[in-house]
Amino acid sequence: MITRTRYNPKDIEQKWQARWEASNQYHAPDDSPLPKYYNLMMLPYPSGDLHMGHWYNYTPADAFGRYKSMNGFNVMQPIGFDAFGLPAENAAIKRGVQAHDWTLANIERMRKQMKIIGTRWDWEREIISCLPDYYKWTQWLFLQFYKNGLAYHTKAPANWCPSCNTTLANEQVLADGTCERCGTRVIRKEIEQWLFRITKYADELLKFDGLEWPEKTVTMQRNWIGRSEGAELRFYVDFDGKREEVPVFTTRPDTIYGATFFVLAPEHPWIQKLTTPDQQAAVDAYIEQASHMTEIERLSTEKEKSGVFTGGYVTNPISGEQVPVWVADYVLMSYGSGAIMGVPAHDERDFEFARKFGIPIRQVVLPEGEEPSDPATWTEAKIAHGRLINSGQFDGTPAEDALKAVTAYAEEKGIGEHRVIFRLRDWLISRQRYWGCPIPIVYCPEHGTVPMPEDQLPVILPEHVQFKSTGESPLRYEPDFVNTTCPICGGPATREADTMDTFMCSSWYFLRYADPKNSEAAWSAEAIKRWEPVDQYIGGAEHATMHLLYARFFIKALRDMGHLNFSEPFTRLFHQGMVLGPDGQKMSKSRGNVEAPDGYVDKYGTDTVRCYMMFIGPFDAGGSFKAENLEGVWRFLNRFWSVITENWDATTTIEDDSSESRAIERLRNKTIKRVTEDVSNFRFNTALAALMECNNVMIKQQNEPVAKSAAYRRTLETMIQLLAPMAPHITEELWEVTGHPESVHLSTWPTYDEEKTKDENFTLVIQVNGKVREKIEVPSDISEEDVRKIALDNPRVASFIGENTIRKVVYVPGRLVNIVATR
RNA sequence: GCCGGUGUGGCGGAACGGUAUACGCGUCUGUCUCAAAAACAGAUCCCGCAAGGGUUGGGGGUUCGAAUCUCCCCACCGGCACCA
Repeated sequence: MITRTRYNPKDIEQKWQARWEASNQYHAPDDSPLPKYYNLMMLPYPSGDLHMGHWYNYTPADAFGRYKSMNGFNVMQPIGFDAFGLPAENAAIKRGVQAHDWTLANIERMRKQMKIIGTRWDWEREIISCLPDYYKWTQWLFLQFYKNGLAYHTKAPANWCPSCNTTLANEQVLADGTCERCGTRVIRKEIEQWLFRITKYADELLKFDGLEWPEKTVTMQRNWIGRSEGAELRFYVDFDGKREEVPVFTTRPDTIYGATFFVLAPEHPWIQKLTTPDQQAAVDAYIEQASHMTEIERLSTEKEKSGVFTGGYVTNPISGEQVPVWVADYVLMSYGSGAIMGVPAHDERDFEFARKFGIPIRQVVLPEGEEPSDPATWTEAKIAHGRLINSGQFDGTPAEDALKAVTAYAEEKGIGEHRVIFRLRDWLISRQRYWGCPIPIVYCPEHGTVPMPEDQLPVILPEHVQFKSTGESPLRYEPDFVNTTCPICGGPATREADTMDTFMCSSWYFLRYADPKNSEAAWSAEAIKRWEPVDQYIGGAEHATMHLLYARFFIKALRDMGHLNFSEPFTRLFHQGMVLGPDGQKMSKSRGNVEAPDGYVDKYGTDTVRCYMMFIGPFDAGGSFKAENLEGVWRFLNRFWSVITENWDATTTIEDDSSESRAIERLRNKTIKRVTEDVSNFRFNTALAALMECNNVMIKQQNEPVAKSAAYRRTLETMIQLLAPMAPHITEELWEVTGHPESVHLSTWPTYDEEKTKDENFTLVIQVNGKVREKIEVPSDISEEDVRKIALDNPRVASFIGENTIRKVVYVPGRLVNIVATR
C-alpha cells in the first residue's frame, strides 16, 4: 500500500517539469534508430502573453505527440517564435522601447508561460525568426528565388494601408476592403515592390494528392487559386490601315456571336486610343471617379453597374462585326487582359450592364429543350450551354462541341487560342516596415538592382532606430543602413529599405527545425532527409490561403532549384477550433469576455486545464470556455489519484479466473481500444470520457474482493499510461509511486487483445415493428434459433404482436432482433 | 449571390444504418457537519397515476429499422465575392 496523500498538482508539476528539463527527455536525437515522427504546431507570434487559444492549440497537439512517442516513434516536436511583425513596431512607437528589445523580452516571458503547459517541446531546436542566425537564411532564400527568376521588382498598383503605412498582400485585405491587421480602409497605390512568382506554380498548387488535409482547406485553396479554362480572343481596330489587337479572355468562346459590346477596365491603356473627342470628357470623368473609388465604395455599389461609352469601336474577329467600346469598373485590370467581350444574353453581369445602358441583347445559345425567344422579355441571362444559333457558320453546333469548335477556329485563323488563367496573383512580399527581414538588395546608380553576394549575408537589421510618430518605417532614415556600397563596383549605393512580409519567415521555419544550428547552410541534406516532410501539422484555419499556400509554394520552388527532394511540406494537417468566451462569443477585450489560463492553472494545475481543453468537445470544433466545467475534470483527476494511491498493491498477483476478474480485464482491454482509437483520431473528448468511465467502475469495485486481483492492479497501471498523453504530470507521479523507475512517457503504449474486449453477455433488444419492447441479458455466443425462441416466447413481445401475422424476423447478432408483424 | 460546415436534454457534448441523450456540468434529495464548503451516495429528456406515447431545426423519401443515407426548406457559423 501507498501512504495516502492528497493530489497536489503544484508540487507534482514543478517537480516533473524540472526533471524533464534536466534529463532533456524531449529532445529528438538525430541518431535514433526509431522511426521519426515530425509533430509540428504553428509557431506563435511573441505577443507577450499566452492565452487560451495557445493552450487550446498546443495541449491536444502535445497529447498527440506524446501518444506517438509512446508508440515507438522518435517524435520531433519543435517550437519557436515568428518574431518579426507589426505589433513590435507599434509597441515601439507607443511606448518608446525598441522593437528588438520588446520582442525578446516577450519571448522570454512567453517561454516561461509555455513551459507551464508541460508540453514535450524540443527546446534545443528553438528558432527565433528575428535573430540574424535565422534571418540570414531567409535572405539567402530570397536570393535563390531571385536568381531563379521567381522574385522580381516592379512598379505596380498595390494594396496600401494608410494607417500601417505599408503595402499588403491580397490575402491580407479583408473582403470588406479593410486591412486585416488594423481595419483601416485599404487604398490602391502605385509603388515599386518585390513580388514572388507564385503564379508559376498555380497548376501544381491545385494538386493535393497524398495529402490528408481538411476538405475545407483544400477547397479554399482551390477557390483562391481559381483556375479558369477558356480562350483568349483578339478583337482589333484598324488605325489608319494599321491593325492593332485587343485581347479578351472568355470562358465562353461559344458565345462570341452574342458580343454586342466591349468593355475595358478603367486602367486599360487602350482607352485613350479609342475615345472619340466628343466622349473624352465623359470618359476622363469616369476614370477619375473610378480611381478615387475605394474598395468599400465599389462594394457598396455592387449591384449597380456603371460605365461610359468611349465613342470607339472594335471588330469582332470571328463575326467581323463592329461593337461599341465602353469603360466600366466591373472589369478588373488585374484579371485576364483587363478587357472583356460583353455578351449580355449569356452572362449575368453583361446582361445587367446592357439593360442599364440600352445595349442590344442577342441570343446565340439555345439551351436544351427551349425555343428561341425575345431577349427583351427575359429577366436574366441564359447561362446554360446549348446549341448555337445566330452564329453564322457555327449555327447548329451542339452544346458539347461549341466551346472547342470556336476555339479551334480561332486558333486556325490566328486570332486566339485556348487558355487557362488563374485568380491567384503573384505574392507581394515588400513591406514598408522596419521590423522585418531586410531584403538583401542594393541599388547602384551604375549597376542597378544588385543582389547581395551570399557570403556577405546577413544584411543586419539595426536593433536600435528612431521611430517616426507617423508610423512610417524608420529604416529608410537610417543612414548607416541605407547608405552602402555596390557589391559589384564598390561605389556608393542605396540599400533596399523595405523588409519582407513575415510570411516569408514562416514559409520555411519547419525546414530549419531539422537543422537549427547549422551556420554553414540553411539546412543540410541529411537533416532534411531525416526529418522532412512534417508528418502532422496542427494550427488555425485562418492560415488556409496564406501561410499554408506560401509554404507549399516554397517547397515546390526549392525542389525545382535542387535544394529539396520532396514536394509537399505537410502530409497531415489539422485545424483546431476556436476557444470562445463563456458567452459563446469570440474572446476580445472590448467584449470583456477574455479568460486567461494563468488563474486556472494556479487553482487546479496544468493537468486539469489541459484535460479540460480536450474535454470541451471535438478538437476541430472549439467551444466556449466555461470555468465551472473545469470542476468536473478536477474531480476526475482527484478520483483518479485516489483510486490508484488507495488501491495500489504491487504484491497483488492473484490471477484468479472469477467473472469479476474477467470483467475488469475486459474493461481494461476495452478502454485501451477506445482511448487508442480516439487519441489517434484527435478525439480527445471521448478518450477522456472512456477513461472517466473506466475510473468510475474501478471506484465502484475498490472495496470488492476483485480489487485484490492482478487484473485490477494491471488496470490501474494501464489507466496511468492511457491518461499520460493528456495529463503528463499526474501520471508521471503515479507511475513513479507505483514503482516504475522510468518515465511513463518513455513506457510503451498498452495494447489490447480484441478477443478480450468482447462481452460474455449482451443485452438483447427485442423490437416489434422497430419499437423496443423488451431487453434480455443473453450470452454472447447465443445462436439465432435461441434468440428467435426467446423473442417469440416472451409474453410481453407476444402481447405486442397480438393477432398480427409475423412477416419477417431480422436478427442483428450481438444487438437486437426485430419482429415485423402486420395484419 | 457562390462554395463549405453545423443544427441532439437546462448547458458542453456521446452514439459502425440497430437500445438516442455515453461522459461531464448544472439542478434536486440524502450522508457527513453546530453550520457551510468540499467530499461521498442516489435521482435527473418530455407527457402520463399507470399501461403507454412522444422526442435529434422543419417537411418528404429509401429501409424491417434513420440523429446517421437521400431530396427540399429554415437557421446559424466560416470562406469567397463584379474573376469574364
